[in-house]
Amino acid sequence: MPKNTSRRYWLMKSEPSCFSFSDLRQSQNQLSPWDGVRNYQARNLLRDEIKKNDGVLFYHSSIKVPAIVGIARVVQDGYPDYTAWDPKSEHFDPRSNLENPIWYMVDVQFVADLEPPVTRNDLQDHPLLAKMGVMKKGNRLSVMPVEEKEWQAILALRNMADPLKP
DNA sequence: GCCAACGTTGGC
DNA sequence: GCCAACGTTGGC
Repeated sequence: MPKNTSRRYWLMKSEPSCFSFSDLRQSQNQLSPWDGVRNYQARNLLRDEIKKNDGVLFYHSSIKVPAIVGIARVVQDGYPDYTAWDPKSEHFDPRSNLENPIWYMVDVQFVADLEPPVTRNDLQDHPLLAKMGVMKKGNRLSVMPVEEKEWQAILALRNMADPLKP
């Protein structure tokens, strides 16, 4: 079986009170910009590294049982985060403009629920997944790379075939 | 609510 | 360019 060498995998972190995986599922076309990231390291990934068709693990943070709750797909390469230009937006940044957008975002689309969600405890109990970036203490990146073997291990935990494979 | 860890800011 | 102060994140 040919191996896909171009697709990469990411974990995106969100507080469900702000934007949840079910919000994404209920969006028009189950698709939404992933906006409001205001961290330079994450910005660099969104602008330069994260590409259409990449796989996304959607993680809920700052809740009683933090967990990876579903799979999504990147459907649009990085482009300027225009919420930075809206004075009414929570993520308004007056330094950003068309010529120098500073902040970037990608569009993501719902693919599948992880049922049940893969909790932090599940990850901690798994020899491979316990080493994921999201498990590192003090980690505060809202988007971070995921290894293909980690992606596959997550799917295997829920007996899922890779939903991004044709 | 606590607190450790981190990123950002700003004085120098 | 250093670094202390500060604000935020996020697990617990």
